[in-house]
Amino acid sequence: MSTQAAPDLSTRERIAVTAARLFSEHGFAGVSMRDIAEAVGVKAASLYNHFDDKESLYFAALAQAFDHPIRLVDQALQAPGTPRQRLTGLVTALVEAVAGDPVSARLLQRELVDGGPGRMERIAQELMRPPFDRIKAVLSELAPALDGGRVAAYLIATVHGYLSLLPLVPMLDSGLTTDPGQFAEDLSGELLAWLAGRQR
Amino acid sequence: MSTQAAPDLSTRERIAVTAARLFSEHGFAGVSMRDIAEAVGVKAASLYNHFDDKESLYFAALAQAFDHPIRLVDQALQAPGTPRQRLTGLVTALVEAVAGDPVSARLLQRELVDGGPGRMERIAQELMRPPFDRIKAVLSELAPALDGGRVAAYLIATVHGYLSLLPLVPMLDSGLTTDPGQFAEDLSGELLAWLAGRQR
DNA sequence: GTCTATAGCCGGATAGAC
DNA sequence: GTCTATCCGGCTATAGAC
Repeated sequence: MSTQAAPDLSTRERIAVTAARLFSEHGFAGVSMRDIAEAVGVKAASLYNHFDDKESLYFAALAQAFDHPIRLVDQALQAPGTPRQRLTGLVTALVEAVAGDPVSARLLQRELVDGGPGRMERIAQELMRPPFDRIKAVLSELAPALDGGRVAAYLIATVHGYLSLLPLVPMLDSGLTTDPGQFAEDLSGELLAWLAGRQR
Repeated sequence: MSTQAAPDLSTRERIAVTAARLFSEHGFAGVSMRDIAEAVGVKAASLYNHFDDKESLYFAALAQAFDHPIRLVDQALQAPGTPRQRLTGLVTALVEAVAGDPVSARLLQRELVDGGPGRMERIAQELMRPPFDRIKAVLSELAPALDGGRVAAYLIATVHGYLSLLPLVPMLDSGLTTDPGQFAEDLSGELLAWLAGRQR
């Protein structure tokens, strides 16, 4: 509970990073200002010198947490290669961005289920839309016969759904891998089969 | 907040139904015993005559909520028709079971993100596994060339992912429908394209 | 099996010294 | 900008009358 994310951050940043982790683990209602303060190593009252209230702190934590996975996907989108390589690279990056960053993944899961329309709108416009549009553009290029937005939506839905359901997978004898890297490979193959089936 | 689920249920059942709705809306930590009691129309202390503690009540609410969608899917699995019709019927039933029953859908979403391994195991074995195995069996029959478990897992992941992400869909210009019925049709078509791509 | 009353604890937020 | 001290309300759960 006392993991220092990095020693050279401002107190405000340390609070946001720590809060993101705690909120991802226990949800908004499950984390108290006292919990956050203790994990950061300050007193609860000091948090109010950096954030107006618990909700402001929560937003800052969200924005902080989503920054890294978005960068990861953007890098994959800019990588060169054959269309097949670029598609596989994108799928792999998406899977890794989610599977490799449980903090942001769980925050998104939680936000999807209990964020009000206002919070959802802000997250969509400020955080999700730019990377989504870039994914869309690249998929339109890689599969010109189909609608890039729909392909992107199916891809993201499948990745998100699989990783959300991951705790259930080993308990249900589905024959599906629990290894994200292997899943990325697997899904890339199925995606190509789908696109092939659509174009014949 | 005072919706009576049905007038002819035992007090215990009325508590479970009401609690399921509240937990689905606000999460375990976001619902107090007082909230549940008020919505049911009794005093908080009376809840303890029916359930040992808050967690026992929560489990009962889960089991109650999952009962209906599971029946719905089972009905679709038993329906006759051509393989294509049966596949479309299964996809439609799955989508409807989730989209048409927000209470159980949201409870599952919440449980996937903050249920510990113990709770997850119990849900998997007692509630999810029987219907999953039946879906698996039917898909093995409908697409004999592929592994039924894997097809089932991809199907469920996509349905679950799409419906989880539904709040984001209209905000992201994805070209994907927000109507669950149309999505079921759409997904059935894509599923057939996928299977076609895999078998050629 | 329901109620009133309450114990005992924890929640967010603030005041004011330093 | 951090601290100590505190307000005040909500939380789970129990005791005991009816």
